[in-house]
Amino acid sequence: MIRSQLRRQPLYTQIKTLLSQRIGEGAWQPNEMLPSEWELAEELGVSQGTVRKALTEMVTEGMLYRQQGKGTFVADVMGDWAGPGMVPAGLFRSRLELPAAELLGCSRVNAPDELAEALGLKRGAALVRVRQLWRLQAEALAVDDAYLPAERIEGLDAKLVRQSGGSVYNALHRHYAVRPVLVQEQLRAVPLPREEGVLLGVAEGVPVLSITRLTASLQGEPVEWRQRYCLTRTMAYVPDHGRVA
Amino acid sequence: MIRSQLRRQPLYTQIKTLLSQRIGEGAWQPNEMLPSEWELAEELGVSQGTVRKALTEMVTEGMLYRQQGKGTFVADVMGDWAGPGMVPAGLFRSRLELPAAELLGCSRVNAPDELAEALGLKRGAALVRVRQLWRLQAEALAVDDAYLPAERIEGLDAKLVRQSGGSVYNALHRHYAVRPVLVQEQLRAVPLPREEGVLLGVAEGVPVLSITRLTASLQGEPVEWRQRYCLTRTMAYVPDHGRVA
DNA sequence: GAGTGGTCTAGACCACTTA
DNA sequence: AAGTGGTCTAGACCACTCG
Repeated sequence: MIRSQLRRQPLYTQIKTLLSQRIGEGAWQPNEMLPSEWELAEELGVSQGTVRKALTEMVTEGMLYRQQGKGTFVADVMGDWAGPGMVPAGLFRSRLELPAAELLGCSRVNAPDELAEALGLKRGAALVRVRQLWRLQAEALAVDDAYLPAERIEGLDAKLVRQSGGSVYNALHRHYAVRPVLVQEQLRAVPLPREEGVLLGVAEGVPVLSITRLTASLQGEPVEWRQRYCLTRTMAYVPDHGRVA
Repeated sequence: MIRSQLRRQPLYTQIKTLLSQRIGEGAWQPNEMLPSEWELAEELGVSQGTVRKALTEMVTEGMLYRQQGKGTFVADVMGDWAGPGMVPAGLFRSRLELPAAELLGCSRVNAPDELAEALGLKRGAALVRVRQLWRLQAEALAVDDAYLPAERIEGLDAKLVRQSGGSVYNALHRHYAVRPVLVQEQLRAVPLPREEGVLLGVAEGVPVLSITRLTASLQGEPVEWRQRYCLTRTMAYVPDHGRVA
């Protein structure tokens, strides 16, 4: 398959695609070691340098990681928080902290128009809603609502998410062979809605960070729309700015 | 200089450092073409492949850009907006829009403690404050206050910023040989302060996105602390999430 | 056609990990 | 010592741009 006569794509791109597919199919689990660069080169009939270029790009994309002297490994699925984390407001050189998730529950809802549109579904399609509460050192920090097309993830419920360590993305990977990738995140400042105020133990209407996220499969098919309300009274959200010093 | 006997750094890393320095010194202006990979290889006494690896990394870091068949060029200095842009709230596949800056004025202030700390200055050090208003299709969207150490940028004033197209970063580059790089951006949701409310023509207290940014020189020396208040009633802020689909 | 970046190969040697 | 990733070289050929 590699080495097609009329190749439009460079070899290393084809290799990336092939390996991504295999990983998506579960050929190697997260943190499992890939064959060595030389083995892959031989199997695919290309030089080691070409395999290396493909792997290097997949490493920078976060799909793989390398350990010198040991091997190349499949990276963990993206965490549900999906960002680098939070930092004490105003302190630029301090350590990033990742909040911990608590599963509040799962329910079935019908897709509002805006959501159906974003997920590429029919109006009113059935969705599963997963609600999570995020805490930073016991203090409530944020609430998430993740919406997933029910058709695509038949059987996803609270029990299944709990089995996956409370992570929706982990459940998607382990039970539905979907490795979610981030399509886009949108940030706004909005007044905290009543319902989320109750969950966070904070007065309705205070300014909160609204983070809306669309997630897709490796094949580009939308798999999740997520809405987060994040308190930023003492901690600030740090976006993952490509390269930072 | 390259090819030091006791080299701790790989050659391509040394080449990156060397070229960054030269660019910082203004050896090539933005959008000016570098010598070809072969010329650089000969000058530095390394192979073309090694030069290529150095250039490739500098391209992914945004310092250079390439055009096939033409050459490798120095990238423009980062724009004052510094992010990818804004997008209509809820629409994930729409075009990113960049607001335009309007210079409101320059003034001298003494550094509050928090700011002196972040910039690595003494308490109460003299700062230049540059205030900008951002518009998207004539509508006011955000206000910025950029604070720079007065000592390091003697003579920076409104006239000089205007000469640089209203861009602080452009002025830093053209008049003080500083190519600013982003250290970190912190996001919060806060009530719009009175003063900024007047500038934006919006009621005090509405939730706005607070974006605080620290910028440094290529050598890692802090050069700017910036505070932005951004309205997100209809448009959402899109962070530059490393790799996105 | 000359010059540039883009891909690919084959081979060498180094640095690190593990047994 | 064997196996892995990490660096570097020399050379080939392709794809694109421009005069």
